[in-house]
Amino acid sequence: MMVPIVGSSEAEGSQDDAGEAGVRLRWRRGQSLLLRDIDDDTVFLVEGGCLTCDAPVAAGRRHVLLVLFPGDVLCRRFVPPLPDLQMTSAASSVVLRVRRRESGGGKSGVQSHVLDVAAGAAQLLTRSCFYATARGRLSAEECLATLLADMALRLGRTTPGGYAFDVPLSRRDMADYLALNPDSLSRMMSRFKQSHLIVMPTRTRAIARDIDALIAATPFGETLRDLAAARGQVAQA
Amino acid sequence: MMVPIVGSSEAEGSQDDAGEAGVRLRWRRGQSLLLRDIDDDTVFLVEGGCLTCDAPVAAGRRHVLLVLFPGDVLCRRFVPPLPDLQMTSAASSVVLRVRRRESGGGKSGVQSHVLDVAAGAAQLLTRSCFYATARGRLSAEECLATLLADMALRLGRTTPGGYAFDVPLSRRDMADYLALNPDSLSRMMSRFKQSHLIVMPTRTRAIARDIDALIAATPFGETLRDLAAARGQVAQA
DNA sequence: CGGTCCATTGACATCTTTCAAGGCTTGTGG
DNA sequence: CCACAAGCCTTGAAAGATGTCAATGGACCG
Repeated sequence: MMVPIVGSSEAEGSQDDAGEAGVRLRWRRGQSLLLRDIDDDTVFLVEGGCLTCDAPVAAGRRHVLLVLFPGDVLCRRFVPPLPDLQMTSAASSVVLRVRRRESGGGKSGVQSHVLDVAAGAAQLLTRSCFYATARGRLSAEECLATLLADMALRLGRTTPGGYAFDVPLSRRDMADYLALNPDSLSRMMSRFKQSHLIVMPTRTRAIARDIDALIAATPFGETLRDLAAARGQVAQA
Repeated sequence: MMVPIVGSSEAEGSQDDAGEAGVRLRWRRGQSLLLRDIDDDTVFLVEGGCLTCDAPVAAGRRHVLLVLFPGDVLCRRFVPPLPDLQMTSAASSVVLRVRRRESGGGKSGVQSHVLDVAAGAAQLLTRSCFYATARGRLSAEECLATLLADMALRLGRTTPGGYAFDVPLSRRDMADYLALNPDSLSRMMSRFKQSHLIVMPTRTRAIARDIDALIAATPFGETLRDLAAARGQVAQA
């Protein structure tokens, strides 16, 4: 499904006033917003779904700088001034747009938002460094295992059939995030499926019969567990 | 020169009390500090030199997650909990160690430090994303040109012979940062020297006869200029 | 002045990308 | 409800880029 993009490809999803807190935006997959003209004081808080922060690089190539999950915060200042940098909805998403200076109004309101933004930047920085290390020093297959294990720990839960989780990113999104090309990534996914590491009943749904095996498929499995624990999540096999 | 590492390879450079502001550490090239046991409230402010935040990955491999320049700020929370993650002095460096809660004491002191740390995180995040994009979607040669142009804009100045700048990172540091291997990187450096893009009178010193040509060697040249301008630096050819 | 790192270079192996074709999903309209 | 169209995904073979291994040379410190 291709969402028609109007004008400067600005996202035009439905929105409603969330009162003092800002404006709540509802985007469908594929809708995007150019960050070029976003104010430095505008803060986006992801409430649901999954988004990417991405930019076109050279001819026909794209790079996903960040993948945003619920709870993540994004400001214009967090990302480099690359041309045509945008925020794109990878799946149906809900985003709260807040203006930093306006938020709260009272003293405690401002203070808490300053802290939120700082913590959000630290969290994204941690993740950015983590994936940079994975991309740089792991094989493509280990790299993909890292991403799958990360999504499993974030979005999954135990079911009778195994540890089930959504895969909100398309093959192309994953490839652009891991700096691979979609063809290579597809081959690796096939290999994982052949080795029964994961099963994919649909294109956006995955089941790991043995979550520990999936986590063990990446050299950074323990680090992923630590990060999940820091978020207050625990993976029980 | 190999610096003797004691105990848990903790850096033991000279230090002096910088009063209320914290402790000033002076490190020589190669000295390092394990981040594992660093308190979450400890903040490092780089005053001079150049450091890396790096971690060993698998057998004999290392990755440089961040390169820190004067003005940069680092907290434990900024980086993922990889085993044996450390801060290493790439050149002689001066680092101010501050405890966040202690600093200032007065209300304004705390507030200003909160803001510093937030801005520092945003700045490092910007750089991390930028280099992730470069590594992912640029050729190895463009990637190296990006790093050299970045260092030139940060550390260089116009001289009679051209635009001269220090290269505080060793070949291996650069390779580990760009996710290349030192051999490949060395070959590319040789190619740059052959094409007269840069001249290196010593191992740690470079001169670009034409800084614009160096900046034009990377597709992200304009973005580097924008970032330099945001730091208040201007490159005059 | 010798030991240690660090840097350079060549030949070869390997992994990933590229290009192209075909099948599968999903949404749309008759 | 079915047929169609547009993306998205999958797969193969060949090409290209970077990595690996090994040997040599050079710089710096004690």
